[in-house]
Amino acid sequence: MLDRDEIDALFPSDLPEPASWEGQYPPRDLPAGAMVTRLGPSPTGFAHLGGVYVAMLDKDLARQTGGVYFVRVEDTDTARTVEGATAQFDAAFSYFGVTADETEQNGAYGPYTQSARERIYLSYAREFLRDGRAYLCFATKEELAAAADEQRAAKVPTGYHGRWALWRDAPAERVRAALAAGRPYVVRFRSPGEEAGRVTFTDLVRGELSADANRNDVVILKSSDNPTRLPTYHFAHVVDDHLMRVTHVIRGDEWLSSVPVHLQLFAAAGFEPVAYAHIAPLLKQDGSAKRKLSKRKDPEASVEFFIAAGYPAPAMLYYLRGLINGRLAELPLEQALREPLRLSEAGVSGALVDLVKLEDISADHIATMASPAVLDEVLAWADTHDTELAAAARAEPELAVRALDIERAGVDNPRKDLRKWSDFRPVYGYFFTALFEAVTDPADGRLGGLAPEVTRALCADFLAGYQDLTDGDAWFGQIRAAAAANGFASSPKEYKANKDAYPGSIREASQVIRVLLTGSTRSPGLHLVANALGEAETRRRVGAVLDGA
RNA sequence: GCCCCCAUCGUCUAGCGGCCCAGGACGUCGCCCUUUCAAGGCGGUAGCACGGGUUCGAAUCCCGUUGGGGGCACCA
Repeated sequence: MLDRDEIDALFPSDLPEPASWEGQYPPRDLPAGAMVTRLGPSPTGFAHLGGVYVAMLDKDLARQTGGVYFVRVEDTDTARTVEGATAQFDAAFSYFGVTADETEQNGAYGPYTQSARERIYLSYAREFLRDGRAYLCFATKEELAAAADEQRAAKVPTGYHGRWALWRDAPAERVRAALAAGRPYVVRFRSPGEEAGRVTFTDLVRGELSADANRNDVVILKSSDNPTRLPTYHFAHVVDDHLMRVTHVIRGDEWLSSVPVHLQLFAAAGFEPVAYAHIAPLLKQDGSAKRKLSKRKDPEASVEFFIAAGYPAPAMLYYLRGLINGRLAELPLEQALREPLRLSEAGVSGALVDLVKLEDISADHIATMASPAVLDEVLAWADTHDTELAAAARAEPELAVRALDIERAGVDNPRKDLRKWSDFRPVYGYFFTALFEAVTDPADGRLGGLAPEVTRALCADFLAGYQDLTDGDAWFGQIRAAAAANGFASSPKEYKANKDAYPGSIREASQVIRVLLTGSTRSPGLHLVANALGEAETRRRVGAVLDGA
């Protein structure tokens, strides 16, 4: 082992002792049982849905118990760090309301970015080194790869242990020589090794768990080659969560097999370990198989996907909460959003993200909103995702509300035609003059293939005595009259029985008016559309096909 | 190769030894309503992965098999 002086010489001379950090970050003054949670996103420029999922749990648990939730940016992998990713991350997460309680601005436990905590990690690494809880390792990539190959061939667990732990017991002379030669090194944790046996621990989601104790001398400080000496996830987790006084670590279950390492690290540092809850990942159906939602392959892995499509945050939150606690999926949205989330009720197997189900929930949710509220949300979304729509709707706000009111205001079962804000344009866009394109060609395919002169005569008759009646039956009577005058059958059945006798039925006649009114083959009740549009506009649209005749 | 986790309808799940020849929701299918669409009403479809135990009795407990997921990085 190196002398203390030699070890200290590897670190900045003004580096504080651990006791100083302990003093700077005292235990939090919180009520008994308060949970302090954190999310550790990597600033890769990609906000994963799974992050929102965990953040929701983190924040809810903290809120329930009078605790604190914060975000700690885990940027110890400089190669993956993307400029501006943190701001992007904040914007995405605030859409869902999962914002940190404690930040750089109001928190006393920062910095909240790992790269800014370098000196803290160094203090603890130096301390580990001084009494042999850690040691310097100069092994090369090639040596490590060779060891792994050998281990696989020998059917022995891979890793830096046993006779493959090249520098674990290296004589001080060798270490000095390597240092003198300027060879880069990493700092490795000296694990309890072969005799550690098995460990048992409690996971708040899965209960009692056991595994082989860690015997791998994991790296805790990355290569001395780097301009900044950053820790690995394992070491940062232990040091940060202790100093930031985190009580509960909620993370994806891909971390489950690292718990033995983390527990050893907590013990070696003399820290009280955190409580763990490992939750199942969000899955995706891929052919007949299921796999983790993939950032590369699945657009819906990105939070941005949902924001761009305009899924309302409450619907997303409701869906996600139901995935964590099935009990909440049975409750009405408002109530489910208020109910506490419980780790013990979290599923252990991993749920498939079901966009169809999400849309069903979302449509139900939007159906409960009043038209002005829907319009506000649509406009807020459109302002950044569809400016043409935003302008068109802002130009005719009363029309927009009248359109949304159709089969929504004052009915028992409101229309569920909007599942996300981006649905507004295809469903309601035609109401707005800026977005509507009049149908002027009587031979237009959407009109149903009637002879042009029949279409024109039908429209001319319809318009001749047209009144903007509000009674549905009376209004529709105007189509009936025009249809009858032009030889249309009064019912589809009648038409079907003798197709040669009629140009079509009332169904075909209605469709002509529908298409002229909306440009679409689908719309709500025609009289409602006409009423919302007003008499002048109705006449203009239906009459467009007569122009130039 | 080694280690860990998981396993009820297509999906999310209820079920924690008898109330279950398994309940709900979404989907799907059919019918009704109907001038199109959406909605709505009614009805149907479909599951305890497999094999051994334990027990009077198992979806529920145990063991094994199979299948799926994850880890074994100077990535988190």
